[in-house]
Amino acid sequence: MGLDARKAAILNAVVTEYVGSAQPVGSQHVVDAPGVSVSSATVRSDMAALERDGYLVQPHTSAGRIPTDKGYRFFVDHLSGTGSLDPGGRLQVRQFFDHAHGEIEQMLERTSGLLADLTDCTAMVVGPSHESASVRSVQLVGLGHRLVLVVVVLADGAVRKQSIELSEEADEAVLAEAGGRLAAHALGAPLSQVGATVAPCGNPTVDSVVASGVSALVTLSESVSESGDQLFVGGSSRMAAAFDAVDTVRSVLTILEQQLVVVSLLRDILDTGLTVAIGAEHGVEPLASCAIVVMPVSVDGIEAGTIGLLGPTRMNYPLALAAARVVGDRLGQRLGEAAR
Amino acid sequence: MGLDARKAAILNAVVTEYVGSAQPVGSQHVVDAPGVSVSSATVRSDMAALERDGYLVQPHTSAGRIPTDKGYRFFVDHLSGTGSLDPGGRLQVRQFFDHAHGEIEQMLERTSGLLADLTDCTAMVVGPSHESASVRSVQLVGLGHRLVLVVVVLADGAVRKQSIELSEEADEAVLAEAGGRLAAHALGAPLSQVGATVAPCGNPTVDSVVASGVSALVTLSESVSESGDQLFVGGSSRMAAAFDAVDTVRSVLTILEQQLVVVSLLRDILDTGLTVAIGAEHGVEPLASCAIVVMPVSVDGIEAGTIGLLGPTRMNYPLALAAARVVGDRLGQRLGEAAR
DNA sequence: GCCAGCACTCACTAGAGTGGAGTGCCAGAC
DNA sequence: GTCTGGCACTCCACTCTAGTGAGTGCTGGC
Repeated sequence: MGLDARKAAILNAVVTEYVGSAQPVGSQHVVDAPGVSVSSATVRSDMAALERDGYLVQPHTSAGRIPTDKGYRFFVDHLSGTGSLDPGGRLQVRQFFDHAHGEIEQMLERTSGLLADLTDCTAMVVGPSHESASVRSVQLVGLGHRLVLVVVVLADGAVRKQSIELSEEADEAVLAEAGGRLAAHALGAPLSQVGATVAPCGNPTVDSVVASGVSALVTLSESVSESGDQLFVGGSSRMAAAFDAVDTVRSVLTILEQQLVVVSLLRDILDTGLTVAIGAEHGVEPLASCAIVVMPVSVDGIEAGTIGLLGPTRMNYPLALAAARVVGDRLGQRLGEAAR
Repeated sequence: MGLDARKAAILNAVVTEYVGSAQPVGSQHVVDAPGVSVSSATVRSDMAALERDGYLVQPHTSAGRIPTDKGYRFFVDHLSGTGSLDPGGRLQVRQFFDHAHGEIEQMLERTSGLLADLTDCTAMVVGPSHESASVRSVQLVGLGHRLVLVVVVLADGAVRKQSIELSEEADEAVLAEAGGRLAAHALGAPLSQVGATVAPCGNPTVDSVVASGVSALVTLSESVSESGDQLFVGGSSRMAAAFDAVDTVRSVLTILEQQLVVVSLLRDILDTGLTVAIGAEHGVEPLASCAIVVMPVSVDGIEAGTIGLLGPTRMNYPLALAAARVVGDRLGQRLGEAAR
């Protein structure tokens, strides 16, 4: 796996060139790259060696070379230090976070747009998981007739609601009483650990409302864990520019429409300890010609979300990594401020 | 503008054929269509007339004909009666609404997926506007430190939140007191009409919290009207299959990413009294090769949302119209049940 | 008003020819 | 041994040339 310095330089040059031009790269184009001070003939023989070792391929004899997934992998693993955004991008990020306001969901949504703008990739932003957040407040709000809304506030500021239909109309006093009992029952525990039964208090009207409320809490808990974390996808139109085969575009977009798939894909990549998943590495077949950059967002050291960038395997890795890092950091800080 | 019966039949046949094949339609293909019992030579002369009148165009001499926007317009305006879904589609709709559950946002989201499946178009579902819904409940929930969440429940079951940061920490009693005063101030009025000032009660701590709360309500009111109604877009990947020019796909997807644009586009079309906007009719230049089918969703006679279908101008209008009508009706019923 | 027949048009396809970017290999220089 | 210039070779991409066929418009006769 060694790859002497010159071969590495040649590989780097091929990747960089190909990312820019999308055309197979010939030996002549590489000759002037830094670290390659040899003739094109020598480059050719090195390129042949790189092809033997699986870093490059030729679309056909007598064409230039294209990096393989393995080639991109080497390139990414040996990126010199931490790249950084261009000044324009840095300015954009600064302005964004200076003017960011509103609730967390809105901010995450806009962040996905920012990332897409910066990198020309499709951006995915996964919000903090609410699964372990404890219940901070439970309230019953009558909506008229027999309809009641159970409103739950979690400690991290998330708000969930679930409507229930009572068997008979209940007045404000009953709702308040039942709401109080529900709150006493659920407060302080995560939604997933709220018990399914509450001891009756003797008043049958109140007890029936409480029972409905508890079952609503259970439903809510299920839907929280089932639908997974919130996902915000920005710039999916960029995928259309990334490929010229319309059906590739289509299958990639189809994947992006499946929230669950995307979230667990990002989760999986993170769990395998990767930052970049290239081509087949992530195991999702329709995304075989895509690469994904993931970056955890942490608030005060604990994980609070994930950033993902999706592009063709010939994406601008240094830019994508820099953008993900910078935006991830700033987002983490920002979320931290909000919760301090 | 008359168009005798045979010409109309020929135009219909051309549209239908072209929608299916995406190929220019020649006189021979039309000869067997119902209502056209003449030879191809006669059809040709009629087609030439239709071209003179602007209903058809030839991509080049000696090619078949393609409908113009005007041609589609005629076709749509003269659709024989109300088309209906195929049995498979009807089953799908029935099953969907039999098993639909969860909160309204989730249901609208899934409805957009259903519509996309049925029609192979991109579906847009706009939820009910909350602008006029009155405030049903206001609650302050402490999140620790000086952070407080203002949770507002509207009469139609929508829940909005806004976090505020107090100048100094407030205990439960203060929050409860302030929440009570806020509720008294805001209850019953639409969010947009909640006054920006509350008479002080004398307790400076409470008054300061109430002031913060009121400003949060104002912010919330602004964000409700600014960000507009909720939009759910389903099946945007279908646009990739509809065109073979990648940059058309890209520009259409870019439009779809702009919620505000889409919502007001649908609004505009409805306001001009149309059900179908073809090509340039909607005035959004990047969508010049698209058609949009809109259908208001009404609950008990009052408008509660909008359904939109976006496809290429050569979309299957009868199918799209039928699907929009059926799903819109069922959705309206369903929303009505939930609110009864 | 309709129709069969005919000449015409023109996109599309296949095949041949050509230029050029790129390769692999080899003999010689350092 | 390593590198290099030179050379023969390959094969895509492009152009040009028919040839094909789907489609048209027109005309004269029923």
